[in-house]
Amino acid sequence: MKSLEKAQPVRTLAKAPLLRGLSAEALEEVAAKATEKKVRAGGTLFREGEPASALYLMLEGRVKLTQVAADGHEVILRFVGPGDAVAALALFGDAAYPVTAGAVSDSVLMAWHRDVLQELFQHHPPLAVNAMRLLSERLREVQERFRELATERVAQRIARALLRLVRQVGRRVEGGVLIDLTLSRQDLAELTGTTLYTVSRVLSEWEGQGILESGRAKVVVKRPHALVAIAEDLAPGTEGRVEGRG
Amino acid sequence: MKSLEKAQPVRTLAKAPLLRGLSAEALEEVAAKATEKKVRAGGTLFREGEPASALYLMLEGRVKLTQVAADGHEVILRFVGPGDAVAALALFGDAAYPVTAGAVSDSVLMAWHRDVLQELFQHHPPLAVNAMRLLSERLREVQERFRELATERVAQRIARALLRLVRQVGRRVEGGVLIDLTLSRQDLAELTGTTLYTVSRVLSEWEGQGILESGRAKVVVKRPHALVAIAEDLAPGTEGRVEGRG
DNA sequence: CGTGCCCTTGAAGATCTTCAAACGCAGTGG
DNA sequence: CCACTGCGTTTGAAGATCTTCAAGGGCACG
Repeated sequence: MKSLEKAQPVRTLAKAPLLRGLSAEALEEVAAKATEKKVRAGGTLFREGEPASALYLMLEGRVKLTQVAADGHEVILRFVGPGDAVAALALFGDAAYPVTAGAVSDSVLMAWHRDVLQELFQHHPPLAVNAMRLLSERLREVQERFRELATERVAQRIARALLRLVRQVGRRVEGGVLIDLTLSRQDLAELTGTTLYTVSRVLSEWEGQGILESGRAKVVVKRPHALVAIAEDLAPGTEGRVEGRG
Repeated sequence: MKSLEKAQPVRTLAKAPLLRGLSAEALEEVAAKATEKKVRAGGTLFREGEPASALYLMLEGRVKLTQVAADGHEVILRFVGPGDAVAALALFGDAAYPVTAGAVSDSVLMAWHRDVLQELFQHHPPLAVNAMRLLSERLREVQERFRELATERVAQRIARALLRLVRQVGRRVEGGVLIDLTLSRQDLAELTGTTLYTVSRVLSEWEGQGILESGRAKVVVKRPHALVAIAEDLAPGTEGRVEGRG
């Protein structure tokens, strides 16, 4: 059924950013020390606040990293797919997971427990460097989104979120690029810090302008360039917006 | 004059989180390979977009990390003080600084250039672990603030920002805790994703309620507990707010 | 004593949320 | 085969929240 969810598995471990640059033997050792973990769609890998016991590397499927506010409001920090690492902070004994990781589709992951992990990091310095690079990339991305949330309005943020998803999980289909995961209005709202109602209105308008097509938890971007224009707050190609900010 | 700006210098390098756990000799080697850098208040350490050439460790002073949006809107990501490291991503050749680092007060820093840095990381594994821990702490904090920005309203966010600053640079004074840096309404607005006008109104109200005292670029928190109540969206101690959200 | 910077406050209005109601497709069961 | 039901979506209307603009006040420093 849900062919949307079929993300390509990682064929060669060596391609995962976390493991890049490791020698063949090192790769083998690292792989040997991992355990495999499977999570069904809807299941949870770990929850915010739990002690961080393992680092994961995704092989198949899709996982969503979220935080929940005291009042129940949920925020999506990131989607993670094959090749991506999750929970780099598992290295540090005292830490708790800062997010909840829930499987959006049936997922398969490699897992390294903390003790194993520390040993591996000792023996394979490139691993540490890779992990640091991943961490700093994440940091950069979150900082960027923080700035966006602080300075931009909803339509811009939604445009940016869609563009990111296109880059991350876009799949060419006739007439545009399909965002290749189940993505409800609510999901988009939680990605951009708004409500599902506002997302719905904005998408409706864009659909009217021929920028995209959207259905039940599905989005196909037909004119990415138009989204870029909106994200960058340029004069829109068609017309659409009323006026700049005074 | 500006006694506000006098943050205590780091006496012992070993206390800096970045260098913790290094042996005495290692410390000495690491210190020997650093160069000293001074920046006057108002000066710039590095700018967003420049190639990241060095990692810094602050000894004295205070530095502000900011991002600027295309339309000129500025966002403050973090204040950095003695003992804190800046620009951990300098390790990676290709990277550009994701933020601008401006000195808020006269500052003194140790600097390690990229090549030296990579060598040091090779020879002193604890350094890499420390750096990773720092990165993951930053990540956690930014994610937290992201969630706040996405789910909370302005007053809550300002309360949280003040509480963080109290923890970070609070100094007991008679009648409360002084936030020990030059902090204008504009600064607070850039920390919380709002405008200086809104900050002014909120602070005025809190001042009226006896929660804090504020003057020209200065804030003294008199009743931190009240701020906590506001940050957590509890019923305020005095009265103040109209009603919860729907 | 002036000048600059920061702060305050009012008023108007834009933007976004909230609530309510209804639509429509997908999968289910009769 | 059709109706039913659930869930995601749409849309209107009302209103809260926050921004924007404008004007003025006041403290610090030269």
